[in-house]
Amino acid sequence: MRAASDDPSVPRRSKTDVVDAAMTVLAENGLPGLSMRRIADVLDVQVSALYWHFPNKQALLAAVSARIVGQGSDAGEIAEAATALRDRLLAHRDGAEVVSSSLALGLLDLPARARLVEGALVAGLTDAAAHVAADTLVHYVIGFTFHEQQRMHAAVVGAANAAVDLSPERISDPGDDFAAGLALIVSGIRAAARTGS
Amino acid sequence: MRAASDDPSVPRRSKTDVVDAAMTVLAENGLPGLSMRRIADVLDVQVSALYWHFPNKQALLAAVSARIVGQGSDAGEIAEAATALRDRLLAHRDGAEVVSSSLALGLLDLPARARLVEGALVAGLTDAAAHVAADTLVHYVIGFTFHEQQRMHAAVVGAANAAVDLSPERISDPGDDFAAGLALIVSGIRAAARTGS
DNA sequence: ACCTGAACACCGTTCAAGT
DNA sequence: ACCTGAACACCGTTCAAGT
Repeated sequence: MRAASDDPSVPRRSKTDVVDAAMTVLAENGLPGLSMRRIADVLDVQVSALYWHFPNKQALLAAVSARIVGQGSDAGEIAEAATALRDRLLAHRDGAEVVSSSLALGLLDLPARARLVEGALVAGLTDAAAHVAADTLVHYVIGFTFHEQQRMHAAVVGAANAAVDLSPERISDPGDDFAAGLALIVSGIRAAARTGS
Repeated sequence: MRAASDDPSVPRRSKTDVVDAAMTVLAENGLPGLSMRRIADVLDVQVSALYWHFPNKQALLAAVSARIVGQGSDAGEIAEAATALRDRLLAHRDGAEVVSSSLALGLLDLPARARLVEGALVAGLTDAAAHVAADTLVHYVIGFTFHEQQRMHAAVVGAANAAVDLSPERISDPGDDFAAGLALIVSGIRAAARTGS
């Protein structure tokens, strides 16, 4: 008679468990601290064990990225979809940077992109133009949020300089700035729809 | 009587020399291969010598980034300034990624940004809107080019998969796609100018 | 002023071997 | 199927010491 934890026929750790552990390490240490060894430590396992579940770190990061961006929700307006993506990135430490690299390496499917394409089509763009519009929005959302999250971290580390940077005259809500840039692109999309290209 | 190279009163290596060496390593090995040790090797120097010239790697990367983006050239149209920035990033291996991180860390002044703000003001935007427009364009240019450069590298490594990805029906010139996205944002800026906000 | 030499505390990845 | 233990070839950074 042996406990389930001793039974060799039962899986010990799944891919999901590994990603769970990675999310924990990411939340606590950020992307620079997200090492294979730290993930292994959380799982109480040797580093090499991780390589049974994932071929390399990039593949694991792609799974983490997929967790961050979630599944696609229902269709909606363009601005809504872009804002929803931004919120998911903001919800995880260094979320934008993690997603950015997985996306650039072609290792991540971004559900939000499909929603953006759909929204652009509804707005009246051609197929080709809708894809261009979606990519433009994706680059903007990720670029803006990446920049914002890096500055948040820098503000924590260099708290001394923060007082200088945050001179009251220059203060501006990043959320407002994000919305303003987004509005700029959306109005460009509407203009393109009118032109009929 | 001793040679100049033996004279301790003459500087041996300057910050410029270190950045030169870093540019060489970047060109040959890309950002992942841009290590302090490799830079030191090019200079025929110990790694620790680099820390007399720069306090850390990030500061060195900021100097490399400044070299990549160059000094600001004369004013011009918005689309020209954005395209000029993109060309500078494309001219160096992993240029967009290097610049992106320096910029996010607040370690780099982007001369192109001033030109973009100027162009937006000329187009008729308010001061605040011009800054938003410039940042939106910067995020787009860097995001697009980063994505493009990563895929170029991936295409070299995974040359086998490249044949699959490049199915003739889906082929599209990245330069054309860049211009199309840029036009979208520029037309959004023109629309904002008309609205008078 | 500019650099050496050595060390410290890490990395990602591989691989034979165990159960 | 899932993991251990040990090794390999690297990292960035620090610091006393040299010239």
